Amino acid sequence: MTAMNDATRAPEGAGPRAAPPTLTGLTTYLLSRTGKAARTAFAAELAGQGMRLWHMAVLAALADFGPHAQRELSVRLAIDPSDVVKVVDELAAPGWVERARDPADRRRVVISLTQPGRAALDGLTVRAGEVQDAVLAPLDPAERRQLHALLARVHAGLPAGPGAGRGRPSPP
Amino acid sequence: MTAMNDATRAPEGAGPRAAPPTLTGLTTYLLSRTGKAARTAFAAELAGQGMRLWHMAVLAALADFGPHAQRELSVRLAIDPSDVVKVVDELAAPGWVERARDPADRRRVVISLTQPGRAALDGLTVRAGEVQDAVLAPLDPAERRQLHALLARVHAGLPAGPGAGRGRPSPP
DNA sequence: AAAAATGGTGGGTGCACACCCATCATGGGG
DNA sequence: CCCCATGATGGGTGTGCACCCACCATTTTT
Repeated sequence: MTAMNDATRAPEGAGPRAAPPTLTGLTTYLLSRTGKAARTAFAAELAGQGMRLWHMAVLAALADFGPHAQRELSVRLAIDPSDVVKVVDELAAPGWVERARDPADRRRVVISLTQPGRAALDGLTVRAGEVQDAVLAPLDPAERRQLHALLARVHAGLPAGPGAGRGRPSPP
Repeated sequence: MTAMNDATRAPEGAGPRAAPPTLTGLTTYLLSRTGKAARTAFAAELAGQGMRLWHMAVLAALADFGPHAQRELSVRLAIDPSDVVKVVDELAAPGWVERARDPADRRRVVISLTQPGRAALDGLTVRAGEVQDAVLAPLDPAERRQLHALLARVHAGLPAGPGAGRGRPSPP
């Protein structure tokens, strides 16, 4: 990887727009780039409706698994409990989810999806499909399925949610 | 996608840790998640050495295509010119790149990779490989090649670099 | 020679994300 | 009945990223 520069050098007056092979040779780089593109494109879609990615995640969790206490949402989505509150706040404002104190344990607040919320989620899913179509444009349906299957395996192998993430640079 | 919740509902007392199928059914979601995982894992690696992702990108561009004027780096990597300055600043500090005014056009500052810089890049590439191994652990070599090929096609089809990204809400 | 264009630099902004802590209500055990 | 654990909430913090603008040096154009 250290001996390709002299030959590969681009004509300097032209349009040097290609990404460095050292990077594009890394699957993680491609993953990161395409992932970011997908994420960003869809986030823009959501932003048009005043939402962010977590909003859809919460709606999806409620739709797929039924009502959750906020704590459960926090665990399932690997999101900070305190952030769940804010997201739920914003979902409750347009009436997409409902808060109800659990009568059995009045500390718990059970969140459930409303009809409008389900409709909103369906709309978002459609939008997501459109974005996906745009991103995966170079692939035919079979290849898309293949990609999906591979990614699903990789995704299943990931340690924790996003929590495993941030750099925590200096552990003194 | 609206009729799977009643049956799929998880036992509420158990450990509700699975991600919502509505999300995992979206390739873009998997892409975003796995991409973020890869990105984050590697960023943590880099952070351990006081670097961020752009630093490696610049090193890679220099290694693959030879010296660049900062403007050229900016175009190639689709990064803001003003940010190139800062990244190059930080790469020049440890002596990994060198600034030299172009004698033909004394406005231009030509950045070139030094020997230590190349060594540093090689080290980073190894680290990246390790991270990649961890992320792609569930896949065998053939599958990894397949994934790489698919992602390369998707990546090639992306509009611009990261610039196409952020919410640019109002383009008046 | 003055004016416009180009390249580089520094400073500062806004946003999304992840994270942490103090506070309050409730539930349950000593 | 008091104390502690749990759940929810609000407020605030730090970081990385992308972006923008104002300024200076130099080149190119007029």
